[in-house]
Amino acid sequence: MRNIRIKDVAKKADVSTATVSHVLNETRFVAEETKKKVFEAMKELDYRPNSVARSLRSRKSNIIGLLVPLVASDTSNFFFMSIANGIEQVLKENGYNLILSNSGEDLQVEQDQIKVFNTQLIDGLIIAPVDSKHHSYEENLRGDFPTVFIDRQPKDLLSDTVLIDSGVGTYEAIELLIRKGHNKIGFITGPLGITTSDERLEAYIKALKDYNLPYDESLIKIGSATFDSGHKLTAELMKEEVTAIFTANNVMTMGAVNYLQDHHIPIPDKVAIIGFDDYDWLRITSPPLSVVKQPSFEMGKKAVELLMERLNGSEEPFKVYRLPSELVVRGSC
Amino acid sequence: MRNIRIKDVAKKADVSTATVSHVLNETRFVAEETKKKVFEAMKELDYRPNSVARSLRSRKSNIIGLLVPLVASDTSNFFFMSIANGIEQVLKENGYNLILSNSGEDLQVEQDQIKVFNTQLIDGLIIAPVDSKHHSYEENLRGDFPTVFIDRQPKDLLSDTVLIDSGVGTYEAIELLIRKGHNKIGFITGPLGITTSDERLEAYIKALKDYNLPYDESLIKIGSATFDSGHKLTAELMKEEVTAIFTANNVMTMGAVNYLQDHHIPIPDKVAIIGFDDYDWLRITSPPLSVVKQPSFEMGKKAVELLMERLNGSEEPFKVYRLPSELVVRGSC
DNA sequence: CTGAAAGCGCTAACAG
DNA sequence: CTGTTAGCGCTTTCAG
Repeated sequence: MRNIRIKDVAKKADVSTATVSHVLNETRFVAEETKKKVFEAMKELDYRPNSVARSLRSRKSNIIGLLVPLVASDTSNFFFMSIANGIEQVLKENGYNLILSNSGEDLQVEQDQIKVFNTQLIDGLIIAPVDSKHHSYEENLRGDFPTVFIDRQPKDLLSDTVLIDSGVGTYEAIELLIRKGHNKIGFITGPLGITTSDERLEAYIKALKDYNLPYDESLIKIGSATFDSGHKLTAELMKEEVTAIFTANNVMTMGAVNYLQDHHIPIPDKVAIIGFDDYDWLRITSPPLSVVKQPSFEMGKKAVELLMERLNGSEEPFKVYRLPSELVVRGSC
Repeated sequence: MRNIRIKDVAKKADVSTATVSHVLNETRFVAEETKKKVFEAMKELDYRPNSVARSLRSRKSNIIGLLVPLVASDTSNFFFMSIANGIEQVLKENGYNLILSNSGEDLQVEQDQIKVFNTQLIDGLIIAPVDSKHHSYEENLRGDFPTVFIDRQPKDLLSDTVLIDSGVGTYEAIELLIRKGHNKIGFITGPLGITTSDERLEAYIKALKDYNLPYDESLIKIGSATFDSGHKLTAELMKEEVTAIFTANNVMTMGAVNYLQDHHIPIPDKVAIIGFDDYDWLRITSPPLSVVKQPSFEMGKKAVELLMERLNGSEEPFKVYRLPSELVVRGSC
């Protein structure tokens, strides 16, 4: 069954295809009378414009790509999914659709997917880059569409970037722990080298310094961003006799809490803990967990806004935006 | 700057556009020699095929739409996001892209989005329908592309459907509680009328019956699927002096647990509780929560498989697939 | 105020 | 084994 084309509508309404197109897109004046005829014909035939043909001709797909680095572990994804949610919502308001793709933290997959996108498929790209060191972005992002980097900053300023200043919240967290009298505060983090991790560690070090606490490398534990790693590193920290722990990502936070519970170490009486990322379920841990909260939804929103500006022809120099993180105090510290 | 077209490659390689196209798509035999010339030309020009033009001509976009009903509450979304993840992964393996859209549980938004999709934009649709009663799906899904319904079953069998048999896991859960000696078991659920809720309630009732326990309507609490509602209904159940509670969705589970913790009611000593949906973080509640687990990722996978079959021309009658849910026993019962 | 017609980049039928 | 060319459905220029 052949679809109804603009031609069919034109014939039925006894006008030209140009007129139908213009009625459809409100792109030049059409007499009320004529408009009415066209609308009627469209309705009668149940006409639906072919968006692919439209894209080909107008060189605009109204589709935005989103490339995120999800890995299998259930929990690390909530953050990006929340971003995706924010993005989708704002895009829809602007008449755009969202193509979602996952790099799985794999640089090769990521670059391949960028190539797929780079075939007139999308009008713009929002990407949480896998790697901040390599420069393959320059090669593959050939300026065919505007791009916004989120959450992680590539080494060179290649495009607009929206980051969360997780230093702010981290500093607040460490500061609070210090004020509560803790002077041996453990720090658990995933691999360094990505901006988010580095930033959190720096804030930790700065807070210690500002409050004249000694910097002790044995209190800084670096592992993979997994539940098990968080668990294990907590064990190591306990040997160092810390009285407080800060975990720099949500997955490791869970591993840490799990360790403390397994070993019946009372929170916060024996060890205080502050984690990363805020989710509803943190209200039902016991005690409810204090965390540094990242405005994920807002980040998605901001990214879309920047993209829309570029799509509207903005030629401003690239900029980096930082949304503040925030300490949410509950019962674990 | 104009893009490189197939024509440019053809000229450079000194062949026809047809040959280039056939090399690209491996759609007819081309001499090794010629192939090589073409590949070289493509590489030299950094040619990237225009997927929009390709779609227009071949009437195939290689894009699949996914329409889910996310609402603002953080937690209810994990389930669908996990499905989305499964879908994206399998689609990519098949050379497809995923357009993600959100109905927000709003029937109007959902139908509008279907119309947007219904413009040659997608080759297939996977949808978790908002409403199982209305029949607007028939009107808007005009058979232009294959569709797979997931998680919720529309009243009429309109297309292939993948459901999770949450009855299985629910029955197991109630059975376990009964065997542990509970005879006043509360049941908290969101609004009835959607297949998932109904199924869980039925399983609850059946288990009671099978074990000759009285059916007591005052132990069945129906509310909105929110944290607060779960909290409130738990309060009501406590007045009925239940010794065990089953919560039929993840959000209400959290509300329920929160109530019990707030009122220092020991779990499972005073009240046992079994919830719905399994996530990593349930390991760090105290006690770790027992739940009925839904195979969300697998559901996404299955949905894609069905879609691929249809896209490959399968004309089988529509079928409903049910993936089993499963009780995961931890410390809360 | 409206129409005719070119052409976006590609695929595939037809013709050698 | 390869080339020519029509045409997918739409937008938009040019011409009234």
